[in-house]
Amino acid sequence: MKIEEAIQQKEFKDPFNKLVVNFLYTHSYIVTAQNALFKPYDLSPEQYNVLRILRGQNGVPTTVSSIQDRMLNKMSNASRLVEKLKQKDLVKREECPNDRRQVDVIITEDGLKLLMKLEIKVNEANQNFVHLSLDEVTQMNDLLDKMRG
Amino acid sequence: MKIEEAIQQKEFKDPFNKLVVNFLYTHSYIVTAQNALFKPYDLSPEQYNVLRILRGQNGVPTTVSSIQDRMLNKMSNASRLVEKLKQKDLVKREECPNDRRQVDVIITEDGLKLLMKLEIKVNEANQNFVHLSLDEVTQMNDLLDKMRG
DNA sequence: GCTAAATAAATGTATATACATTAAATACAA
DNA sequence: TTGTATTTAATGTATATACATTTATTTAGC
Repeated sequence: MKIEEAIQQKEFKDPFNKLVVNFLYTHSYIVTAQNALFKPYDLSPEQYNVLRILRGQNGVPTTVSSIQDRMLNKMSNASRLVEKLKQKDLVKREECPNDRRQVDVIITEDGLKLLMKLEIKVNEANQNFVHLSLDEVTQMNDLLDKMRG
Repeated sequence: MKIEEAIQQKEFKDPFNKLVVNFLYTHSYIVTAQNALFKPYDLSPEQYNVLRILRGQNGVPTTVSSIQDRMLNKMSNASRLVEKLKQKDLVKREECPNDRRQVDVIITEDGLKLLMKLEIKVNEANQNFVHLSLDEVTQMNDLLDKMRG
C-alpha cells in the first residue's frame, strides 16, 4: 500500500519529505510486529538487542559504554537496560578489574538459551513481515547505508 | 558508513535480519536529527505530525480517532497529544454536534503559524540529513511501500 | 604528589509509548 | 423500547526514552 493511501495524505512537499514520513510510518509497522513477537517472552526489542550484542562477544565481557555505542537506538539507556536484564538473570555484572569505573557485562546461560529460542522466531518473523525479494532487500540495505551519509 | 561498521557487527544471519537492524539503526539516526530540530520550538516530532494532519484538513474539524488513524506511529496516544497541543493553544477541541462521543479538533492560528515557520526548517533539514539523490529517494519510497506488503 | 579535567556508570526528571481499562454515547436486535 | 454490543475518547500504569546531573574513578598537568 502506498504511503499516500496509508496515511490519507494526497501529496508531499517533496520526495525527501515523503521519504521521512514513509520511513517513520514503516518503522511503526516494524516495531509493532516486533513488540508482538517479544511480548510473550517478557523482553523489549532493545533488551533483545543488548543480549544479541553480548552474545556476539563470545564470552568476552563488554562494558556498559561499549554496549551503548553499539545499540541501535543511540539515546536509550544501556545502564538501565542492563539492570532490567540482570533482574531476569539474563546477564551478570562485574566490576572491571583494570578500571573500577567500568562495569563488565556478561550474558548468562539463561540469557543465551532465551536468545537461541527467540532467534528462530525473530528470523521467521523478519522474513514474514518484510515483503521484499532478496534482491530488493540488498538494494534497501545499500540505500540505508548511503542515506546516513 | 556500512551498518556492519556502524554497530561493529561483522555479519548477519541473513539479509532480512540485516535489513531490520539497519532500519532500526537508521531510524535512530533520523529521530535524533528531528529531535534536535524540534527542540527549540518545544514540540515533539509526533506533535508536529498532528499539526500537519490538522492543517491538511483545511479548517475541517478532525476527530481524535481520525487523527490516530493517520498518525505515523499507530500506537501513540492521539488523545494525550491533542491535550498537549491544546495547552499550548496550537489546537482547539470542540464537542462534535452529531455524535457527542466524538471530539472535533481544529488547528488554531497560532498552530498554523508555528507549522509554517517549522516547515521551512524541516524541509531544509530533511534534504541535509538524507544523503541520497532524487532517484534514490524515489527508489527507497517504492521499496518502503512494498516492504509493508 | 596534588589538583583539575575527563571518563564511566548511575540516577533524576519529564515526557512518550504500549496496552488495558473505563466512561459515555450510540447503534442495533429482539 | 429495552437491553446488549459497539464505538469514541480519556485515563491508569508500567516501561522506555531524552537529556541533564551526580558520583566515583582515572588521567594529566603542574
